[in-house]
Amino acid sequence: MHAQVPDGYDPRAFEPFAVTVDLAVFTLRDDRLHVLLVRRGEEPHRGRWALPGGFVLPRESADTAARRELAEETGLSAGTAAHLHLEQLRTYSEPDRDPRMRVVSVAYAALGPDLPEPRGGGDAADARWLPYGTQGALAFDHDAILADAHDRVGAKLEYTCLATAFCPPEFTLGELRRVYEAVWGVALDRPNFRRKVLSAQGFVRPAQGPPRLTGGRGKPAALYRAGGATALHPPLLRPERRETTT
Amino acid sequence: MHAQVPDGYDPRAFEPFAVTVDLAVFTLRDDRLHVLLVRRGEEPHRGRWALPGGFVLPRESADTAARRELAEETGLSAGTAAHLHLEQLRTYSEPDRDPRMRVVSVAYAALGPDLPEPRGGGDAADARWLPYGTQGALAFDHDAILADAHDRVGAKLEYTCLATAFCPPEFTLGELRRVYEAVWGVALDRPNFRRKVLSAQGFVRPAQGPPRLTGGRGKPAALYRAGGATALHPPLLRPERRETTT
DNA sequence: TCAAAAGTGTTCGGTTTACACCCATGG
DNA sequence: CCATGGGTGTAAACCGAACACTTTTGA
Repeated sequence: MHAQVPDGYDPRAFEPFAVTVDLAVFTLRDDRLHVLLVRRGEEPHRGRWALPGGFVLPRESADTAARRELAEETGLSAGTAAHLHLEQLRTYSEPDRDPRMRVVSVAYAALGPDLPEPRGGGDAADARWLPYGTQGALAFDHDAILADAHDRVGAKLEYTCLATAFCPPEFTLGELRRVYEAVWGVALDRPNFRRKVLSAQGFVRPAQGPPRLTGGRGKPAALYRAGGATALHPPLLRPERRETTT
Repeated sequence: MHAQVPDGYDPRAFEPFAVTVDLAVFTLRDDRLHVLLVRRGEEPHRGRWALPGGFVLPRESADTAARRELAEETGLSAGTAAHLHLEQLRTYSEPDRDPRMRVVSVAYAALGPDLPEPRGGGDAADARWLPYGTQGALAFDHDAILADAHDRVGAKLEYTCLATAFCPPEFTLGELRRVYEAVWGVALDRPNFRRKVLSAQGFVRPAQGPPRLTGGRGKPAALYRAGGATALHPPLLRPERRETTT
């Protein structure tokens, strides 16, 4: 681009772009994947659910804007929100995606452990956790963004240590397994899951305290913390749909 | 975002954003990975190499702009350029990434078979294919973009059929293997590579013509075409660096 | 004493790896 | 006739899915 910037290029010469961030925030509530949505209070799409988000301010990066919006929309303290996993998805730039003006939106996926019900972070419209799949048609192109985010998260569970981002600082292997099961929508073999997780170096590390805890009934489970690794070797592959040709 | 758009929001109220695309265009020239770069003719970074790119026009999407710039910068016909693989990488939006103004850039990775030397696609500065790794320090944040693009392409070779995008319509398995070797910088076992590729359904399909061809010396190789698949099952994993702990 | 969840062991079968070996062609 | 690259075969090592079994808790 920069190579052929017209020398006297004036960015105000034609209608400017607005740049926003849109957030697909996922969490696990009682073993179901939930997504954070806000109800639109204005036209267009008044009354429809939409992804939270907002404008990128003149002196901040999209990453910074996304982190700021994440804190505002979840109603969490900035310190807590700073710990949530946040990653850029892709940018949506169809000219007519917003009928009011030219808006280019950088989409993000965020995820965290069971988060509290969002308390009005300044905006009037209500914000809620909805079980993923029950949200119906969203405003603008947010259906596509949300689907892309879900695909991305599901794929990254396979070959990264992302799953720990859904868990509290200390967690059991059962909780970790339920992350995979909720996002993928499949049941995993418990013994094999345990072995795979423990053999992948850097994925989890035992919590050093006298680690025991109960999740209701059953034998108390050992507690673990996230290991330092980000990549998962070997990967934890999603069980493949049974092919008819096999 | 849209939920809390101020009702009377005027996008001209503060300094607008410019939105651009930057392209990391890869090709294979005599078994080496090359990148398309343009020499900057103006400040800042006059004389430095940079990624090709340009502004997103008021009525086009970033994808459209990237495709248009790809055709212009490579000097290929629009028809030919339309066949190149193009995919969005991510968006770079640090406030000071361009000292002249606020520029948000959507980065793309593009790749194609051995392409001709770029003929001046309208811009004065020269454009060239440089062997990847020999390009030195690029202008702006283009070092980071190029590195991200290379990482992405290398990773996608593992679990997608992307490698065929580096090949002409009909290609031999040796040519396909050299794509992997050039991008990954490793040598692959020829017999095992062949079996993996042929057993992955939809990756390649035999060219029906009486397929024979010579690549110089040696036995003529059968010709293949890209199969319809985009995902690669099972994946073709990069040989892992030998760990000291093994 | 039973249900539920954690944790361990074992078997079986397919896949991957590291080779050896033959084939066809140009110099 | 040799070097070069294409193509086939194979045995050992490895890995993963499936499932039996024990342990420890709450009800």
